[in-house]
Parts: sequence; C-alpha cells; structure tokens
Amino acid sequence: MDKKELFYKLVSFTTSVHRVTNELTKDAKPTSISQVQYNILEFIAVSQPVTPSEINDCQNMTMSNTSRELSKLSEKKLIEKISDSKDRRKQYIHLSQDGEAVMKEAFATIETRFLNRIQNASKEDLEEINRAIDTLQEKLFYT
Amino acid sequence: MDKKELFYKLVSFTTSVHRVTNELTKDAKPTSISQVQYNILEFIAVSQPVTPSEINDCQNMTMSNTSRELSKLSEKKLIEKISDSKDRRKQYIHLSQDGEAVMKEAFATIETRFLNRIQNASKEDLEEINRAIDTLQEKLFYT
DNA sequence: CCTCTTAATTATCATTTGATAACTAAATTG
DNA sequence: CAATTTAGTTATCAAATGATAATTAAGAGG
Repeated sequence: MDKKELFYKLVSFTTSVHRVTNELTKDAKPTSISQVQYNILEFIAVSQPVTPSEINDCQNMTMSNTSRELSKLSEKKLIEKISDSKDRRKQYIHLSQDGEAVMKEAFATIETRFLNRIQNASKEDLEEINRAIDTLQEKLFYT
Repeated sequence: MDKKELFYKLVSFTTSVHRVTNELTKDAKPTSISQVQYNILEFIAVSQPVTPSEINDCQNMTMSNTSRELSKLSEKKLIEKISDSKDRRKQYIHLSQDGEAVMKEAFATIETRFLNRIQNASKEDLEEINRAIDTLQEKLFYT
C-alpha cells in the first residue's frame, strides 16, 4: 500500500464524509442557534461534561470566542456550567434539559435520514460498515 | 447489527473525522483566503471542473453567496471560469496555475501530518485502513 | 413566439465570526 | 510568599457570512 496513494484516498474520503454529514444535518438544527453554536452543542452532547478549554481545542477556536459562544448558549438556556470543587478555575459544561431536548430532536432528524441512506444495505453490509468504522476510528481517526 | 447503535457509532465517528481533519488542515491554508474559500478551493481541486451550482449543493450555500466567493477567488487569480459552449448559462470552474500551486502546498502540509499520524502503522494496518475506506465510501458515504 | 425554468450575478443589510488586548481569579512553583 | 502559569471573561473592531431580493441571460416546452 503506497502511503501517497492512501493520502489521496483519505482526502476524497473526508470530502465525502463532510458532504454526507452536511446532507444529513442540513436544517436539523433550530434556526435560533448558529452553525458554530450547533457544533459546540453537538460536541457537548457526545462528550459531556466538558470544559471550555476542551471545546476550543476540538473546535479550533480561541478561548475568548469559545467563552462568548458558551455565554450565548447559556443565555438561551441550552447548557449549564458547574465549577469544579477542587480546582475552582475549571468549569464543567453539560446540556440543560432544554439542550437535551434540542439535541434529541436534531439527532432524530439525522437518524431518519441515516436510516434512509442505509435502507438497502444487507445485514452483511451493516456488519462490514460497523467493522470498517471500528478500524478507522482505531487506526486513523484516533485522538 | 442494531441500526440505532450503528447510528450512534456514526455520530461519534464523524465527530472524530472532523476533529482530525481540523488538526491536519490547521493553518495549512494561506492566510489570504478564508476558511469557506479554502473549502471551495479544496472541492474544486478534487472535483474539477465543477459548476457553481455543484459547489453550492456540496457546500450547502446559496447561489448568491457562492457566486460572491467565486468572484473573490477569481480576483485572487486562484480559479478560472469557462462557459459551456452548448449551454451558455453554465460555467466550468477549475484551478488556475496559482490555485494549483496553493493547493499543492496545502496538500503537502496536510500529507506530512498524515504520514506522521500513521507512522506506527504496519503494512497490514495500512491495508486494513485502505479496505475500510473503500467499504465506507461505497456503502455509507456514497453520493 | 410567449411563458416558464434554470444558471448565475449583483447589491444590500444584519449577524456571526475571528482576532486581539486587557483583565480577574485561582492554582502552582521555586 | 512572590512570581508565574492556567482557566476563563469581557470588550472591541474589522472581516466574513447568511439571507433576501431584484436582475440578466439563456434554454426548454407548448
């Protein structure tokens, strides 16, 4: 396996992933929040509780901007902050009840579209997809 | 394979893909173009020639905004437009020489980081990654 | 021809975002 | 305990983006 060839394959693969993700998540978020805010919410949903520092590492933002967006999400009652009892500089952020509801609805929309996308896949196909995701997650997209 | 379970796996997988893509492409683009412009350039690079309509379908933009961004890229001499000889409403966009150079450099940076990421992978691992990408591209992230 | 549709452009405006700097408060370190 | 580092906030400004509407020009269909 030529590594250069694999690299080009990866580029077009990630392009496809982005395109399909776009398609699945299109209009799934409520209009009251921006795309950046939705990305943050989604990250919190799958990784909660998280600290503001972890958010800006993953979302590639600066602390000040992360802080601002978190304030907005907080004003909209979608997240809650709890200070660490040991290190009081730290904060743990998690979804509020409203936030959970918003994400539940968004995920439901996305899931429907996903099911539609794989409706023709056989049992064997699904097994294969499952294993392929495991492989890539472990060997290529690890963190 | 439970489809619901597979869905949750997909969500965290795409999150990982986005995170790693961020990491690999961070600061790979010249500062003279915005993130959106870079995304468009990358799409053109891997799919050229493309029409403005195809770009806004894939990038999830409106035609007017796509048109504006393409004008900017054109002003910066990174892309060129050619009208279709049959249907003169259509345009085919491809990278200019400067555009090719910009993308070549960006891809070089990204490739170096990619090689670094897989440096400990064995020959068998690479084969497995290769097959996994093929599987997902064909059965899940098809267009 | 006339109408409708498609492809793309231009202009405008409110919002969002990115970048920077100055700041607070709580650890940590020597 | 003084100096430094870490975590996060607030304010501000320019630039990028999203949304909308009005417009041009060319095909397509009756």
